[in-house]
Amino acid sequence: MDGDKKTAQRRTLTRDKIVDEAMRLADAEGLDALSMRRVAQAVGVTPMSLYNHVANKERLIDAMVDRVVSEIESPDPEGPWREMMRARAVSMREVLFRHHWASVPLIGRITNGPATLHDANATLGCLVTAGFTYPQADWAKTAIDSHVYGYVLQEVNYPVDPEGFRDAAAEHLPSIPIEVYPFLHEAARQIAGGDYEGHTQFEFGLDLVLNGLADWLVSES
Amino acid sequence: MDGDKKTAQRRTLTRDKIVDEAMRLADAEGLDALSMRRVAQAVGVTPMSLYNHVANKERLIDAMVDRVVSEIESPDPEGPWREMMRARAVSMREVLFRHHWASVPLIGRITNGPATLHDANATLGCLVTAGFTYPQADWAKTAIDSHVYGYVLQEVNYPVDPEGFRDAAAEHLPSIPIEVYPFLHEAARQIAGGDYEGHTQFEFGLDLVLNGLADWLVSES
DNA sequence: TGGCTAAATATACGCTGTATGTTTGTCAAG
DNA sequence: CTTGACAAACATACAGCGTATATTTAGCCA
Repeated sequence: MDGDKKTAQRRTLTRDKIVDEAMRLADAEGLDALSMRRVAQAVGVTPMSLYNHVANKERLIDAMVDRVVSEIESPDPEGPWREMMRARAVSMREVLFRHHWASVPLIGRITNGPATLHDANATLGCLVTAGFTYPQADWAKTAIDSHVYGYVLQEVNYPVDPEGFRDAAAEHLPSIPIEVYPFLHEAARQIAGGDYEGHTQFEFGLDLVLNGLADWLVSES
Repeated sequence: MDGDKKTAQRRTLTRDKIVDEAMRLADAEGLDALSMRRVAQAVGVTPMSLYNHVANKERLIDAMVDRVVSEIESPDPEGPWREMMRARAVSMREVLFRHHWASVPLIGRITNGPATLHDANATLGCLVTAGFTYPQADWAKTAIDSHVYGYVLQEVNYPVDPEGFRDAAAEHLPSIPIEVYPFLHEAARQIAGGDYEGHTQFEFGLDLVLNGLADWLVSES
């Protein structure tokens, strides 16, 4: 029985399974809760066994990040650039929100995983095909990515669902003295009163960038 | 002598001094290298002494982040909104770049430090005074902040100085097979060849956002 | 069947944040 | 001038971390 179990577990540990379980753990409890020991336990193995399949924790996180990037809907280089960029950005936002731990390590290191390279290539390709020069395409991609990254990072830490948004504002309101922070106080008051919601802000900011890029493309050509 | 030294050190430890030294450490070696033990050593004290002035490590980082935010040039609520927003964004970018460790904890937690509240109040106030409604001001601030945060986070991890940018591209070029990633390969080739540089991209993307906001303001009024 | 190899394991080291309990310097009141 | 209270610095200890190193084990091929 013990022997059988051990036999059954033998050879069944793979890099993919480790990444799977690590992502499940990070999705559920965040990156801080991700330890090699807990990952090992989740896949039913001793901590050091992981190191037969992953160089170290950093490289494990790299693999997790590239897995996340692979979920992003990359553009078709031949497609219409604006729709493609928009779809990619919306997809990125959704994916990065689903894996709320991923944004920081994605931006915070230079990842050369295949999914990351594929996405960068497809994005630049689409822009170049549409008439942007390579430098312009690079600038455009940077501007779009900046918006997505920055927005998602803000989004991850503040509640975006309407009622959570309102409740948070109502909760913080007492700690914002009106004499010192009159504008901030009023903003929180209006939010707490349900006067507006925040969850379409992403596409608002995105279209600001895309509109600007569209104008730039025609003015430069 | 020993007694004198101890006497001299008595009562001289303050919260500000701890934050000072912690920031120096983080600036020099990054957040990962920041441990309570090293901070204690830097201020010349036993690790546990820090806890008389700081609740725990998280709150210490909160204090460090608020100190960073206090270096940002906040807008004057009465000033012209576009210039004010532009100056604030440029200042944020410079400050966050100088303290390269600060962006993640700044965005990654809900900070209620006085500097953070002051900045949010001044920014919203300036926009509201300029004619934006509160919801509009909130959207505008979110869009601007998204760009700054996202850009800085990308900037911190890639070399932005022209020669470093070129060198990095040249170094990565061999690991980007032209058959698989043709566009990315060509982009890296052009960068490595010095055909363009990246360090004015920030203001390019920022103006995209600001132009869009300006159009929006006149179209809605 | 008997080695060879790769994968799983056991042990151990130096590091982390911080709970807990003790000592010590300082200042106010008697 | 002394004494008692209080806060701040200290010492010790614990559980957890990543992972270097050495060892055992299981599966395959000759």
